[in-house]
Amino acid sequence: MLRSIPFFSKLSDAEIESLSRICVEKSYKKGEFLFLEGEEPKWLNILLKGTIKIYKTTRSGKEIFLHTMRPISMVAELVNFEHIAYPASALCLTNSQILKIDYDKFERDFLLNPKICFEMLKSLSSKLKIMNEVLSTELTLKSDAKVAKFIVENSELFGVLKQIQIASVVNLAPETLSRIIADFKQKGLIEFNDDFSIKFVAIEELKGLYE
Amino acid sequence: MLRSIPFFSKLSDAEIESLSRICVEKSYKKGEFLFLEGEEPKWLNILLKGTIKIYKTTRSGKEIFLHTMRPISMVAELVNFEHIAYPASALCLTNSQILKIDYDKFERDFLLNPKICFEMLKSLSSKLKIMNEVLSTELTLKSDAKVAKFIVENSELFGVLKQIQIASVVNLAPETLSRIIADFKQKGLIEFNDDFSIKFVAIEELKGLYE
DNA sequence: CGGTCTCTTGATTGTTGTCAAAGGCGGTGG
DNA sequence: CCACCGCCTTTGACAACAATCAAGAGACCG
Repeated sequence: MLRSIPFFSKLSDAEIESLSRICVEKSYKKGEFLFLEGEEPKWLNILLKGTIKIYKTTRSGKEIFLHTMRPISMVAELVNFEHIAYPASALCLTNSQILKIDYDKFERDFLLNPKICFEMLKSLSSKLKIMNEVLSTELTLKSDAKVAKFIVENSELFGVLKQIQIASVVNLAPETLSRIIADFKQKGLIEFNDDFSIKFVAIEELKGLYE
Repeated sequence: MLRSIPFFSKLSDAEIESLSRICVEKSYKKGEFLFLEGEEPKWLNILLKGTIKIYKTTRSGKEIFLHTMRPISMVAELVNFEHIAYPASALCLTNSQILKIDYDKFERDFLLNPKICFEMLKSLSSKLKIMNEVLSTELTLKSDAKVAKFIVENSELFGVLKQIQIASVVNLAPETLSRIIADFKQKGLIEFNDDFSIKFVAIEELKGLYE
């Protein structure tokens, strides 16, 4: 069971046994929070099943979508490692299964293990890469560029997600998204089928808006 | 010499010797770039002396300040580890001394070394923490809140930095900063001495603007 | 056939950047 | 010592961008 988790696949039987003694598995229902912005972490969470949305909240109550997590991933291990409060909230978009590890004991017994340490390194590195991308798109792109980027990179999601959901992913008001899409349509940069799935995209022109 | 760098302090004589064969030291003058956004990395850079400013550039040419780096730190090791292009530019604010390590060889010979791996982990973790803070302030705070935060956390810099420099650090137009400071003064939240250093700050009120 | 949700469209507002002009301040050189 | 120059700051007017508010149209579901 634990052995099937990539982070731990290289551990010895004795280590797996030891690890199993400091962790529990827990189910979360769709709509439940794994943690809230500002909370102090106690467990190192590993997402085994389900989808989780990570987002921040502004003072005025607006959500800022950061990214979704899919199995199998450590969730916000930064806060454990740095002993800080969660900088964002984690909401289960589907029923989810979480492995919760007592972090203090994990740090003491496993973090210096080279295999574990390297896996943590990989995980943190990919998070930092994601943060960089979020930061780039949110700070350097205008709304139309953000939409262009989303279309180029996620065209298959049109017709699957509602516009209101896409708007939340690209952190725009639904009205703004609607206007930008109308504008792209009018300029012939994009065409839709009857079911709102995409029929044609002028990829290069759209890329030109953000690259 | 290499031994005095915290990342490598625990290495054996043989390892230090081996490391010394894959790295060179290089001086950079104030105003020179260590790397530019979009470049492909070849070296793992370690800042030994000097101060370096990391910033992004928007499509319209505006700079977005991310943070400054002080010795001794790895610089943008993420790009080496992830084999991606630099997501930001690095400008030397003073004359600087950089240790440049051939990353491919470093990865092969040293990255699996537990001590090195753990040091990388710590470094990446602190970067991720910084990114999170940048992301929070830039995405969730309004201009006045950003200025309030800066005043509370860096009051000693008033009178040292010019307003135009502070404006660049908090990513605001100098005019906007000037107006916000005038507003705070008018509301009695802050008072200055003749030399522009701070005489009084209503810390709690200012905190209330961003916490 | 309500009723609810989504999408669209127009009008308006809030926030911040940009442009322009004027004043201050310090340094330099005659 | 003073005139001048350049940079910084301040202030006002304005523009750009996107959120919000409001209203109506359309789609889907019970």
